[in-house]
Amino acid sequence: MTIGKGARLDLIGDTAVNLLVERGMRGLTHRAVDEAAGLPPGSTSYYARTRAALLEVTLARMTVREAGEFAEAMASEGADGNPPDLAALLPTSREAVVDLLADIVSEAIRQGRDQKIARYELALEATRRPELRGAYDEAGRAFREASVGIMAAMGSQDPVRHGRFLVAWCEGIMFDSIAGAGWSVPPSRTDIAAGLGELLDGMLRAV
Amino acid sequence: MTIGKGARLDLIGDTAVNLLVERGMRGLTHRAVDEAAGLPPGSTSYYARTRAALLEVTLARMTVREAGEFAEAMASEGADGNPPDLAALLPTSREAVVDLLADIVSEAIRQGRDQKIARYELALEATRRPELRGAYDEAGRAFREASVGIMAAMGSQDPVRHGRFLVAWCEGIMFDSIAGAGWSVPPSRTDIAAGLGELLDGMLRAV
DNA sequence: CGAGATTCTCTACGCCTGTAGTGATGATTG
DNA sequence: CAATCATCACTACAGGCGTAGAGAATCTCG
Repeated sequence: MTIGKGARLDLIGDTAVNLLVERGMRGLTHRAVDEAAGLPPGSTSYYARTRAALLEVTLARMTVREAGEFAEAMASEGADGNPPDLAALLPTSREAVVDLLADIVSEAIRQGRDQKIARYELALEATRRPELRGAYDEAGRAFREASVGIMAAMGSQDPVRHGRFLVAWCEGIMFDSIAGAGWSVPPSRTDIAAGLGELLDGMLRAV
Repeated sequence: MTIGKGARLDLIGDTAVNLLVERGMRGLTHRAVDEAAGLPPGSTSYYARTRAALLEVTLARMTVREAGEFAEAMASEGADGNPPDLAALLPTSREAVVDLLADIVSEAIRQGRDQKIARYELALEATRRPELRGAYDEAGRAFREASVGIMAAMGSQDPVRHGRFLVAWCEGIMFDSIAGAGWSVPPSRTDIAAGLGELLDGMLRAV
């Protein structure tokens, strides 16, 4: 856990994520990471002795990167580097929620494509590797909890279900746009915002 | 294209799909298919000379299987085996639509898990293999077009966008339930139906 | 400065991979 | 029945894989 070792592991993790995107699970190998990262041959094999270890390093690194981006999206300006208090930043008005989520989804489709593909690849792998499941679930928890919190703050009658479905809707748009066959052209931010508005209206209308 | 060859290819395709689910992209190899299918060693290598060919066989087989299931879900009873006329069978009332889609999604999560995992795996691969993209896109087209048709029939102001978002919502629920971290317990059919109702209400409310 | 521990590099092993060629088998046709 | 041909089974090859261990380099501290 020295600082040097951490940096090396970060480099390996970053490189592994890129390989995952460019060449898929079959292209992510110890030797390929060495080569792509410009490390001496055998390095990755040393830092991640088994394949399972390599996947854990990859997932851990991806989680760190994503957490940073998420916090960034929430607060354009944070006093210290770390998320100050996410709960306090949650939007509660319909417009603010639509705005924030439309930003996140639209950005993910356009700039965050690689990040998402790596995540899908690891999600599928976690299907078969219980040791990855925990870390994977942890990774998206903040986002899911924020979603439930938002729905509760907006007066939802069933914030847990609504929060989950809100995340699922976003996830579906992103998956279809990135890996699926839904769109020849990805949906515009305007379309996404319109869809989000409709979904929220449906969820929040009087029972 | 003799009948014998077709059967052999179908067996290879089916086995390949299973391997994709159980062991992922790294576990799908010519030799593994031979072994799992009980074919003499080298057979898969003969029917699909390259890896790209093997993936195409796999995707083609999956598409055929899915098309059968989709037609089945639409018409509990079909005169002949082939889909008689999907367009004529589209539901148009809110209740009927909610019912049909809740069935499909709930069934996919509970019984169709493997089918979906294989599909996600190939979707990701198609990200890097243009030759798979076409076949993949084709595979889900009927479903997507049906969705747009349904929204149009229900009086949507923007049936294309609404149809796509409806599919995306379903896709998101399925992905999160199967490969994602959304639920410790998958959503019940009741929850799914409730969510679908809310989504449709939001989309169809007066502008 | 020098001994000991740590960190890293390099190499070797056995196994599995995609791919292609070669010969056996069985059907088809004259 | 014999010749032709497509179909298939089998084998070979060159390269890549995960993994582990032995030694070099570097750092730590008396």
